[in-house]
Amino acid sequence: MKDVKTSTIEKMQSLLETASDKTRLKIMLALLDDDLCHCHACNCSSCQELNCMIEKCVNDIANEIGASQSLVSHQLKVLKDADLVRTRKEKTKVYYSLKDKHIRLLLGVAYEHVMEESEND
Amino acid sequence: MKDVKTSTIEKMQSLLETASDKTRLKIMLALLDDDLCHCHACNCSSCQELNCMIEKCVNDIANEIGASQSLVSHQLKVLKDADLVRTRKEKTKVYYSLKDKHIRLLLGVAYEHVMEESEND
DNA sequence: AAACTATATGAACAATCATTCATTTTTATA
DNA sequence: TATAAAAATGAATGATTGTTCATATAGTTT
Repeated sequence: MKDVKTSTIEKMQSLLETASDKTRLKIMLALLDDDLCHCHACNCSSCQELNCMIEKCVNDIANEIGASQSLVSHQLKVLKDADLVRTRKEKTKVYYSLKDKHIRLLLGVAYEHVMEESEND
Repeated sequence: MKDVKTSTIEKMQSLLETASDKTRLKIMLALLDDDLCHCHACNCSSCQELNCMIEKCVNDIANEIGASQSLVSHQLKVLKDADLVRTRKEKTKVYYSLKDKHIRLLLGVAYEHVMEESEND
């Protein structure tokens, strides 16, 4: 722990906290929208490039995860403020996508942990 | 999202939520206690084996992160219930360590994201 | 301009949860 | 058995936050 600055811990906490909400997690999974197994902790180039650039607008996300437009918009703002997603405007719609590979990796690692929960290390 | 079961999402959420608390994050970093850069998302065997089995008792963790014994004990229980740490009893002391490689990877990915926050994907 | 679509925002409420303080349990030792 | 050390527990509280409802803003089309 000695080499990790306080500000770094706070940023790590912010990242994990932002990712840990049920609605926000569903939103991010909707923006991944591919086999999560391809998002595991692997450095090979094909894995790095997979599932990268899927983007969806607010209403589509809301419909897909079965949540209200207001709730999704609120939580997308939280995700945006915490830098987990990026946006692209086109006419009246705003398209959201995951920010970068670390976010995909985070989801992939969490997914793998859950999937292999029964076995030990 | 279509292939991810509800129960899986709930478990992923539980994992992330448990990891996202400030005190619990400090505890886990204290149980990692090595260069976090070695914990990144790499599958090579040396990385897999690094930083694995450090264990510390409750009081030592409390002193290291500057928190009360009661608080650390409470939060260790949360970590234990969520299966993020394991325990080993020896005399009057209880030694805690991180559960498995996924937990280390999770911390590593979060750390890398924070470190490379300024650059884009 | 008016009507419509998509998104964002603000207030309010309910519920959750991290922390503290005091106490208890368990194990070891004098 | 009494004392000390280490960890766990329970109650209480203060603060945070996810969600809903209603409304506002911005851009588009007729």
